[in-house]
Amino acid sequence: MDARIALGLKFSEWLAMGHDPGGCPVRNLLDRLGDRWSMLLLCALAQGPKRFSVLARVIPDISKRMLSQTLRSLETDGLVLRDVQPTVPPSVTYSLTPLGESFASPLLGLVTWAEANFDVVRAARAQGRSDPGDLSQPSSQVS
Amino acid sequence: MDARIALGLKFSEWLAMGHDPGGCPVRNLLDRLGDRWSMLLLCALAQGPKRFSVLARVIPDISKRMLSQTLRSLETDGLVLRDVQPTVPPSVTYSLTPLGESFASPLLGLVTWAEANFDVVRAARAQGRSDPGDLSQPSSQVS
DNA sequence: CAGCATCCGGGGTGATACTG
DNA sequence: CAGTATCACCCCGGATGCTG
Repeated sequence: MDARIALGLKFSEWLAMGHDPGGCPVRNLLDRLGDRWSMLLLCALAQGPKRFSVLARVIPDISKRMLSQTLRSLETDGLVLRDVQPTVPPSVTYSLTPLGESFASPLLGLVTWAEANFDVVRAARAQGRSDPGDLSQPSSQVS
Repeated sequence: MDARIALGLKFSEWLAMGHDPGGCPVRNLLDRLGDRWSMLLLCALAQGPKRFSVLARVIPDISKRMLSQTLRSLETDGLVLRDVQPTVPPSVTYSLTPLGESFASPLLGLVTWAEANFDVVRAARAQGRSDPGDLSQPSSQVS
């Protein structure tokens, strides 16, 4: 598979462009989506529109603060739509924008890979490795 | 082809599995690769094996500390291979393991999306916030 | 050259309490 | 219900200096 080649080529381009951190889409993207909750939220919203409380329920270990904050970040980036119903008990529904939906594809790729190779990674992490070449590492400390 | 549906389905599965944070491949993956440098390093190594100093050069804004640390983390997870040449001036070459190469595919998808939609995101970002530091609710309706 | 140890600051993150 | 404000902690990550 020469996705590796293509990736290497892209990296070459970035270098040629002066490697501007602010201008690098990937750096920029990762700064936003690379946090602890963004992608998870995107996955949750891939199921369909959800309300704040529902999101908080399906992702138990996120605080209201981070949920709100992350959602807001996603909204700012145009990935998520925030729909406020001005009812007496406020009802806010979040959903994926077309842009957000378009992100589902690469995200699915990432998720699929993660699931498929989780065991391998865990094995490598636990001890040495499973399939790579040779690993003559001393004691690896995992923070 | 609807990646959104597939993604939503996967999320459903996680929920059914009790949503174990430690057992969730994606959570786990992101904890590792979602940091500031991992994916960038993987991109750089996609070009081919590289030495420590070369990596430090192509990614100017990474400190030796983080470079070493991130590389080690990647190595621990079995994505990167560390090859030490016991020469007098130590020469250490890093390369992608088969596992690491297999990750190039989803990563390429991510990168491609980032490049393709960077402008859109930037536009949304620019329009979203009228003024910096606004703490009040935008109370935005459908634009 | 490669990489570790240490110090140190900033920010991401959680917990709690409050608002509308 | 759907947030926001505040406090405080922890850890990421940079800078520097030392080792082999």
